[in-house]
Amino acid sequence: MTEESAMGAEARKRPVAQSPGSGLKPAQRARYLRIVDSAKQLASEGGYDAVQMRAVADRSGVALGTVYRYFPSKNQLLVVAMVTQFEEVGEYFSGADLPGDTPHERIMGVLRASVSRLEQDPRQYDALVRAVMFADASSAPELDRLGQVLTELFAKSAGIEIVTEEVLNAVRIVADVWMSTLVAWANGRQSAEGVLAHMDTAVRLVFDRLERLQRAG
Amino acid sequence: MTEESAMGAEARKRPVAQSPGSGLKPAQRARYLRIVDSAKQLASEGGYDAVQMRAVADRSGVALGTVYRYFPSKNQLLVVAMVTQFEEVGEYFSGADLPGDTPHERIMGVLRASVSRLEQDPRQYDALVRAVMFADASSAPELDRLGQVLTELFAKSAGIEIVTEEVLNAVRIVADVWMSTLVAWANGRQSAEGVLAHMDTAVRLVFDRLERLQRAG
DNA sequence: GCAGAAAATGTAACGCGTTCTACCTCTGGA
DNA sequence: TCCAGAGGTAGAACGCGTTACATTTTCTGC
Repeated sequence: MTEESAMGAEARKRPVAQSPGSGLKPAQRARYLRIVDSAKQLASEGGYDAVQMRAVADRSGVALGTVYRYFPSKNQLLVVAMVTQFEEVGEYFSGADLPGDTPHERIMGVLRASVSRLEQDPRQYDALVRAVMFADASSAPELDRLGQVLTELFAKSAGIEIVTEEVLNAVRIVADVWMSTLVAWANGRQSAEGVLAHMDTAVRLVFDRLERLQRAG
Repeated sequence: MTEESAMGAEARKRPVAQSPGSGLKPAQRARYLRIVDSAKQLASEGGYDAVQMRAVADRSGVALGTVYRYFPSKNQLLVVAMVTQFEEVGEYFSGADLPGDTPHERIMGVLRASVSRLEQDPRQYDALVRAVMFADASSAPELDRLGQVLTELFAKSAGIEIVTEEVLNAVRIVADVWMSTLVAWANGRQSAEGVLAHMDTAVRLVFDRLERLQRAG
């Protein structure tokens, strides 16, 4: 909806979500980050169920009430964790020019990298993906932020400068397929290779059309 | 992976899931259906949180332990409920020839009908969608069944007789976008019109390509 | 019919997310 | 320097998903 500068190390816009843990004093920001980090660690170790709020509090060296001061629920905490993970991926790929001659190839490069991340820590991503998909309306800002991070990532990987409405729609479709496929991967109905094969089809579909449109227009 | 006949009114294959509550004696089948129905009712009334296992048991006139004999968890119960809802939609559209001259138009007809169903009972579908997306590996059979119902629905609506691998892939992409979009709708990030607009883009994308392929091949 | 198995019942108990309460400890402004 | 209030702490308590169990009811094969 509202346009984005599509990068900007410092976010300072009010209308929509920004990188989490921003307007906090140092000590608070440290606590905030420790809590998110503990959640990720516990997720890595034992998946969604192992992320127990008491355990998060313990590991963060913080009282249970404090966890709830920063995050209104376990699920929102995990959604924030997911956002930070994808932000990391986004930053990782933000500078470099990606190899590959077509948008399709470049996006698939990013996806291959992402899938290998998933495979290194299946429990964690199982927990995060399920939390994101389970999230209710109260997580809407974080979910919007996640969508924004994803679409930016794909749009940038594609190497498309002018992000028209057409491009945005296309990229959103790729992101949707990506999330659905992650769910299938998380609950074991789809292998890592299956994920990549499926995404390959989807990306080809979407960007074939874009190329045609751009050649025509 | 394993191919599907992609229709067949009666499912009788062992490898994957079949319509739920099949191999039960009448009294048991009745209980089973009453439980699923109670869950749907409670979901309609108060969403995911209102589907409380004790309440389901009460309303079904059954002991709590009995609910757990039939369904290993609240979430699986809701997944089954979701499957039955989409089976209903599938049956509704199974006989009739759909209006519309192109696959795109016919599928959009089905989607418009589905969205209006959602709008009539947002709480219920919020609960069901979230349950499906939250499901873990133990619900894999039911989720496969759901995927099968969805792809059959879309393939049939499209009016494509020979379901090639190509067609299957395409339809799966539509189904993926559909599920992701339902999630966005469920947590209030996307309006009903937004859902339809987005699906319109996706369906056009996928079936434009199929038409070209079929004209070419 | 009937013995034994399977299914259903009612109820208690446990675990974890979430809330609440009472108390302590910083921090920043007069 | 002091104090008021936000922020932090410890721990109890509550609700609901889930499990366990003793008992009763309903099937099934003989």
